[in-house]
Amino acid sequence: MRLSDVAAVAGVSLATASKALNGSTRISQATRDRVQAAAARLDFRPDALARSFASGRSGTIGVLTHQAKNTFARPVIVGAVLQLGEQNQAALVYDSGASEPKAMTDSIRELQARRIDGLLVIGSGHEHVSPSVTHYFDVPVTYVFTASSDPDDVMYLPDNRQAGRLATQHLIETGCTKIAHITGPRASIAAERRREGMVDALTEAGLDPAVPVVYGDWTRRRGAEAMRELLASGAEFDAVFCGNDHAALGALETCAAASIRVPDDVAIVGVDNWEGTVVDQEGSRQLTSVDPELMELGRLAAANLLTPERAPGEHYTIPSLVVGPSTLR
Amino acid sequence: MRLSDVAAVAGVSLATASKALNGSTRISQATRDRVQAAAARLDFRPDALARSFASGRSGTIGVLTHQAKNTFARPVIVGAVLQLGEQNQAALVYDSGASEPKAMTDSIRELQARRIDGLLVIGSGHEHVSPSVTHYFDVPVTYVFTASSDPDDVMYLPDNRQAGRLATQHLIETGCTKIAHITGPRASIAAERRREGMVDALTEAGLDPAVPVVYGDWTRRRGAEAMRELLASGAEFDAVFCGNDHAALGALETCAAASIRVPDDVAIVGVDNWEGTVVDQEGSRQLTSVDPELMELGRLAAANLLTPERAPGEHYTIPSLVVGPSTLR
DNA sequence: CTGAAAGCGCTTACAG
DNA sequence: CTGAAAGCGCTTACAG
Repeated sequence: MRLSDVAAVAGVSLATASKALNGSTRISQATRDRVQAAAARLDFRPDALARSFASGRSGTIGVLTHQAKNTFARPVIVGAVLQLGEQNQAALVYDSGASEPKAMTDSIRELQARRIDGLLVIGSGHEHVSPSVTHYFDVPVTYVFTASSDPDDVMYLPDNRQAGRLATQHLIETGCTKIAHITGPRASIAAERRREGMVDALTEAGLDPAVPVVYGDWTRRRGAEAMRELLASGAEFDAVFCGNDHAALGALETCAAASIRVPDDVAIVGVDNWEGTVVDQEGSRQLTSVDPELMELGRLAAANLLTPERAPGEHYTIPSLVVGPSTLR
Repeated sequence: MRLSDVAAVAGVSLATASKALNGSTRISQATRDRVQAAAARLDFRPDALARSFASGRSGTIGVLTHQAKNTFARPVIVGAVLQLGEQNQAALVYDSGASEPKAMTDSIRELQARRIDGLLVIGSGHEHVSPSVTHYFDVPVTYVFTASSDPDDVMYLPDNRQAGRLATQHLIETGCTKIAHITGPRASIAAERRREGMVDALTEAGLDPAVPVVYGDWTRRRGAEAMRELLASGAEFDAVFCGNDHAALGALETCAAASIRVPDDVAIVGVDNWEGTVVDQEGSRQLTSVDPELMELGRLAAANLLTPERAPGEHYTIPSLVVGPSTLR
């Protein structure tokens, strides 16, 4: 079953059959209909290999990851790969942190030889900047979940600032006015953006930060400790915005140990929606959290990779709030 | 830069150049060396599209997933896709739970038209059996993280029985002799296998199950409740093997509330290594757990998909024990 | 062991 | 709008 068979049945030439099926405009509607009817009747499926060879389009997108094993990178990769599949694009994934790491230049050359139609560079967050590889390719390149060293590249990042704003707005809406903040390391860009978002929301509501920010290391253990520090400081607060869920879980622990009621005495919000990544755990949710929508990030970047109008610079996906008992008064 | 250029430089025909580079045995060593030297000097990369078209091998593996969003399916998918990349195979992923679900037959026909070199069917655990699609393809098909309806298919599954055995052996090694069991639903195959593994280990050690199994729903909330039931029952036990980490975390909560020391009074083990999936959380680990090594499962299945000798039937990956403070006496 | 030739099944200028 | 023809760059029987 080849295109020439379809052409014969439809009574047209091979060239005309090809154009009729590929949406060329320079073809009469009647001919197009006839060819399409013949193709449908014969159940014709074009040979993707021949089509690729003739057209120069591989139907394959390269994916370059650092540390694909990283928990946060994973949903981004899965989102991207699923979206590519929906567009009938295969994904050729090279990971620089894999068991047999290929030198970056090797990966690039392999991808070139494969004639990829586009490239996604997927990182593991805003902390590291990826060296731009765009100039090695004559096809679209997009940086996902990482910044590129070239500001003119197309990048997709989660909106950490908006995450901080969302979390804080939610606390304000539930009636909190004195909001403390426990977060990750001082040097973390994500932590800083989330803090900025918090300040945005406070300012918009005419509130002041209640207490100096308590920095940490994103761990539960440090979150618990930071909460003890907050309590010991004697500062007054009715809510804690935690920069991530693990710290928030630690804070929750400290509250339990100190007989502080959550959310009655202190409301707590985290970031990551860690519990939401678990199937069927809604029944045992502990935290209100902001979901960074990382799968959506990968999906969106993949969906826009081959679209004609691609705006350079940074693009952000919108986080969403997931309400749980830690703020549900 | 084409193969004909390499042939010209090496002073051989196009056909000979092709054979020399593709490891055909019917070629003299001298000629092979000359051609390879020429290829290296010219920095020749064969055009993958032309090669695919001529050879009929697409360099693409189909991946059929149900519910790729599922937390447990994700590492399997990532492991598979990374391994495929290491073998220079692209992955064309169709998810039946995606935003625009393709009918299974459509996906199959697309994959056929793409001339895939092999197919991975990835499920989300042992609970559901995937209908066998092997007969639609004349290339190797492997079922990963799911059973196939045809026992003669090649399947890769996590070894839940071994997981239960490992967890229990560890408890026995740390000196526990009266081991209770909290787990998921009675109907769950994974729960049943893990329980069997526990019984194996107890039997091998000459111990009896201390207490009737407490069934649940895998949630933290139900785990906490089950632990209260165990305590209220008056049964004597010095350890609890929990069928998953969430239930174990719930049990831990109940112990904290009841002032039961872990692991001094009661040791607790879970399954999933949930905390281990988080980067840099080792410092705040709470649980000893058995890691099902799901990424390795995907990786192994992908690595063996195109190997010549493929044994039909079920294959199991080996879980690993991760020791944490809940058993560390 | 080596080479001439056919062929993989489409797409795409180009001429009509 | 339609068709004849070239061509995409390899691989692979086949003949020598």
